[in-house]
Amino acid sequence: MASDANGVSGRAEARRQKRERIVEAAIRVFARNGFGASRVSDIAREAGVADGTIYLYFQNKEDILLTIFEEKMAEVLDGLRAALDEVDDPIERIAVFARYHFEQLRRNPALAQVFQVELRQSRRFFRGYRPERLWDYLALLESAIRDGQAAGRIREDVDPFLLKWGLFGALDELAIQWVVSRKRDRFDLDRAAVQVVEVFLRGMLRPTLDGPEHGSASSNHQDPKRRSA
Amino acid sequence: MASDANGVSGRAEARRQKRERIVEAAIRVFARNGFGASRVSDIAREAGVADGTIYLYFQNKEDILLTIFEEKMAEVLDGLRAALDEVDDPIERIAVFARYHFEQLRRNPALAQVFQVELRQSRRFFRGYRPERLWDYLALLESAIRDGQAAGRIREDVDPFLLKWGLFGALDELAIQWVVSRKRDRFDLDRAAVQVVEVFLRGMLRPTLDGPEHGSASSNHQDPKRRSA
Amino acid sequence: MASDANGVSGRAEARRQKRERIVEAAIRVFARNGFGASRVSDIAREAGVADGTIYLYFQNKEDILLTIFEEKMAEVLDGLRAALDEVDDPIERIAVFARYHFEQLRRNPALAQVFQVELRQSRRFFRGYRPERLWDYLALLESAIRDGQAAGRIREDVDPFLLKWGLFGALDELAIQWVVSRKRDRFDLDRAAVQVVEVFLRGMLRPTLDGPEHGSASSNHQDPKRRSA
Amino acid sequence: MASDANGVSGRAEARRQKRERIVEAAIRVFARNGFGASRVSDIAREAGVADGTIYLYFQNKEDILLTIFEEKMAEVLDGLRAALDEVDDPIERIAVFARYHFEQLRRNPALAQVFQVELRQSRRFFRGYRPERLWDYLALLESAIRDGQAAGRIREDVDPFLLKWGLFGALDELAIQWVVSRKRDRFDLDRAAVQVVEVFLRGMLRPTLDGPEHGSASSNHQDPKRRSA
DNA sequence: AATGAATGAGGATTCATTCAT
DNA sequence: GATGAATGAATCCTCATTCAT
Repeated sequence: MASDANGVSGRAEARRQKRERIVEAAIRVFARNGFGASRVSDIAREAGVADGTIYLYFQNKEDILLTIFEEKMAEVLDGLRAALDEVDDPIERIAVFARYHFEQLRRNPALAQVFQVELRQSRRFFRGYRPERLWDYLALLESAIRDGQAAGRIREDVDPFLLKWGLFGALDELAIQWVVSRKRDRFDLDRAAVQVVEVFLRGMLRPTLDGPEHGSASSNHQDPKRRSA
Repeated sequence: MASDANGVSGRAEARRQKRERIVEAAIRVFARNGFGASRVSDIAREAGVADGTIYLYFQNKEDILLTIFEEKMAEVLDGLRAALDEVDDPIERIAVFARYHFEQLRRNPALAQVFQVELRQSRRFFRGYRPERLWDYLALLESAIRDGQAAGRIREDVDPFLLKWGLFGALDELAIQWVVSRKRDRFDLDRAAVQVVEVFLRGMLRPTLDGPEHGSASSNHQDPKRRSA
Repeated sequence: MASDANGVSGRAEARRQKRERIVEAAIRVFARNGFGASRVSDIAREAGVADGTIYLYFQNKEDILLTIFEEKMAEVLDGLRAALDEVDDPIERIAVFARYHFEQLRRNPALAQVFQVELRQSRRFFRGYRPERLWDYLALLESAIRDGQAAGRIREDVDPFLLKWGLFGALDELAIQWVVSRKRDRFDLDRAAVQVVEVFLRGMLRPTLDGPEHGSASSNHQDPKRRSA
Repeated sequence: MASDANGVSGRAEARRQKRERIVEAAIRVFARNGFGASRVSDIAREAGVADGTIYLYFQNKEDILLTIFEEKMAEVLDGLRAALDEVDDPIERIAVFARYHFEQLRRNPALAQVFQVELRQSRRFFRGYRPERLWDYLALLESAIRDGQAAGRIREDVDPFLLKWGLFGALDELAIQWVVSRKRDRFDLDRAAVQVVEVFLRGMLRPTLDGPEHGSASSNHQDPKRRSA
């Protein structure tokens, strides 16, 4: 058929695009109202399709949310892998992780909302849902810490498993505060990233022979008087 | 009557006790199912009262949740204040904060569930609800950081506001992991507290003249081989 | 006992008074909100008693309403009988009926509300309730019409049964309009009574030999320019 | 499709029909049980639809009742206007009004029930509901009376506003009695109409020169011995 | 495939009535 | 008798999901 001429925008492609429109609509709606308070008909309207159409692409409302978790997390995960691929130094990779995390947030705050609020809910209340992609994502952080230990840069008494969650929690909470606050105003996301990473790294790094100051971690000073919120 | 003699267990006291029973029941039910999926009749059954009785003590289902936030947070806040009162050293107070936070969690995991999952939801979806008690709670942490800076112990380039949220986030995320995991098994809450506080403190403390090692922060070594989860 | 000394205000008398207080409170509450929207606890509060006390005096909520119908109607009926006893002329008795009807209304508008609105409901929806007192009340009107016919004053082709309901309906509707309108303002209840009675009587009376004007019915002219509402 | 050919039974038409079915069902149910005692599910069953379907057509239960008031009264009002259009003589128009009123009643007793009982309730208890259609309906009666006065046929000392309500009340009360009584049995609605109109007209008409008998009003005698109830 | 009208299960809340004190 | 806390049956309404067109 004509639509198959270039082999790309056939039936399947049209289908994929409509599905994507629904997912994007759902992200906006869930971010606005929360999963529980969002109606399927809201998503349908936002996506410009009929209610019933949703069910041609998803099993049910919960499936939409899980799809968001899975597919969007996969994209984010791919992006993170790409970003880390270019960096060899394990310490720098930790910093890149943090910057990447906040960068995603800034680009798609609605998606960030959904992840932060609903994923947390879902971890407990969707029976058996295991956010494996999230674990993969965080495993990259844990690896970087381990690599740092193997390279003798990070203290041996640091537990990579615990610190992974600790750093993630710190980033996540700051993310929530950024999202919740009048977004762009008083909260400087870059400063937050720098601060937290600096403190974590200083806290994790092995003392070096040449003094208490630890290279990269302390390099980019900022004026602490310029309060952030 | 005898029960009125000491003026304690009168009618008002009985009322207070029943109200408390409902609150405690609600905490268990919300922790189990989440706020949205909890039925008022579940709470009533758990509390051993009739459905209608709930409404003699609370306006509606949401009011129960907000009451939990307010009253339980007030108790926790009082406890934190008492714990911090005994400590002068600002650095030690930060460590006490972390230990106290986890201690509450261990004592009342169901309450912790509700706070971590539902409060986070509520911050966004109960229009206008402002968890002021939580802010008071965290303000004590921010104060300790500022005091540490004033005493010349904590670096000046640290932003107390950002670090407050960062440390809280780290603790909170580890708390969730502890709660979510098969609770008592593989996750050592004490080690987690020690690790995170150590890293944060080391990262925040000013370098001392006598070398890169910072006294208290690094004092309680543990074997990192004993993995935590 | 001391309270029985005068034989009047003993236990029984106190009981009677409290019961009366409840009835009066119920009239006010029903008039305000309607029977359906009135809560038993509203009546209790209005009467200054506890909810449970109501049930020491009445079977249930419906019983209060029926009691109002029965007892208050009995009082009104007694009053009407007394008023009619003093009048021999059947035509005049019809006029007295109308004046008495409106007089009651003016004196106790709340009671009138309850009768007009709730009795009408109840005639249909309280299974088997037969407002016999109301029928007795109206029977006095029907008798007067019959007496007028027997005396040759009222036309033979008038059906007393139908005219009874017709006149009652006319009075009742005007009563509702009076009650519903901003009560004392624009609606002159006396004029309404005069108008309706005049028209009905003129319409029912036999033509007399001395001309088209019918004695009493046309005696109290009023300026029709002074509109009533 | 064939059904769309004439543009009548399209989707919109189907919608309109289902809506009408619900309205008609509600009239029957309200007439049977009263508004308060009627369950939405009763209406749904009577209409042969699911409970939820009701809410695709009406906001809530009260909205159904108000719709009945508005739409059915509009129909009745149109019918009255048509009936009066054919009559010039103001006196005759009053008689037509009465006959039309009873005719509607006879045709749709359930609707009459709802109007007589629930509208009366509603006039007081649905805050702010103003039965404007009813006022329009009655305004036609008032106009006829005024026209009769302007034509010198009706006495000047008659207040059209009061008589409008009076006549309406008389008709309405007789209507209720007819509806309440075992309907077709003992109560002759036609006789009632004739009687009341005759009396009212005789009472309102100006005396003519040629004697006390007033043409049309007294023309259709009936045997008063044939009691009506 | 798309539509959107229809379905009906589910649950928060009210309030008449009871009963222990 | 009086109280008022407790009960629990009853019902309106929402909304995820289905299915005829």
